[in-house]
Amino acid sequence: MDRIDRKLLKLLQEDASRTNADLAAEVGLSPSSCLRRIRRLKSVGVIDRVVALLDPAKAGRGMKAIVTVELERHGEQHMRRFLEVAAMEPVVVQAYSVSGSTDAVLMLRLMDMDEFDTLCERLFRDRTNVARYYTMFVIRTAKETTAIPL
Amino acid sequence: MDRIDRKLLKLLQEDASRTNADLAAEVGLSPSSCLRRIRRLKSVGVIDRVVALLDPAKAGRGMKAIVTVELERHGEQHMRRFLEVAAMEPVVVQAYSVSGSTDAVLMLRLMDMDEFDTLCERLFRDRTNVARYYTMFVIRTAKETTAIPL
DNA sequence: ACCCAGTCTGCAATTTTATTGCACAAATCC
DNA sequence: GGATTTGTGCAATAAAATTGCAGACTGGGT
Repeated sequence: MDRIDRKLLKLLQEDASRTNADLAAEVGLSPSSCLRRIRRLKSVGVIDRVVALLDPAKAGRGMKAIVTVELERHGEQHMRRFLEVAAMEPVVVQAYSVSGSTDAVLMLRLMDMDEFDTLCERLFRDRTNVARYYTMFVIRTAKETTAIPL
Repeated sequence: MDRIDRKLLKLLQEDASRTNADLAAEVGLSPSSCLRRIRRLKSVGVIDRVVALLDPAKAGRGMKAIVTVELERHGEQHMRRFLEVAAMEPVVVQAYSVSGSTDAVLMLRLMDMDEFDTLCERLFRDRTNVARYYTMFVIRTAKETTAIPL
């Protein structure tokens, strides 16, 4: 993990569609060496995978919400069960158990309020072990990156 | 935007490193047609970009935190300024202004507590217009996807 | 300082993949 | 129902990734 590896990771986190020759030139390496480094980074798992990122609005999911959840009965078992159920929902794109007074945090990618309503119905209705939940709708996205700083 | 486009988007959101011929076979199209569809999806911006996703732990950023922020003085101008400053920080990977009693939410990718401490020092110290902030450290990640449901 | 083993590098040949032109089929619009 | 637009498959071409190999670099032991 030297300077060149970090530079490659930085470049690939921004744009993984560039050609190997292109990347090689930018980091000052031959295409073959560059390729071998990238392959190594993949094989050791530093690079987990490469994916296409969609424009949420153009994909019809412009609405985003952050929901904090407080459970009725606490404990590892109950927490696990809730997160399992939440993770099943396609509109739940992130699901965490967290420290502090709230137990879990969910990130939602929604089409409209209707979708939010039906989701709440499913996840937070009676007999669902949710004591209370608090929804914050995203007004403006100032930053949203998948890149991990190196 | 028909059934095939959606299937392609779904596949590319999971793994954008597959070959075109491979994708074409899976959606039942010839490689050339498949390629043209993907190119169209990129040109209209539905596909925003393709990126490499790193393993946070292996990249040395296993710690994640969610911070809700309440500003001292509210209003568009102050909110914009705060988000601008927050977005500059590399460890801030998501920054939103939100509805509800809190004004902003930040997602942090951290190496350790020290990094958290110095960030708070910079973002939340006196004269920074932050009335109070509440930090939730992520204990367990049940789901974390970049894929937008279609 | 020297040598050795292990690792990394660049070059060039090879294989794989993406890309394009073209003729034809399907859907769409009057 | 005919014309126009849009989408499709095939085959040729261009571009890119991948591999073998010989040499350069690196670090540890003496």
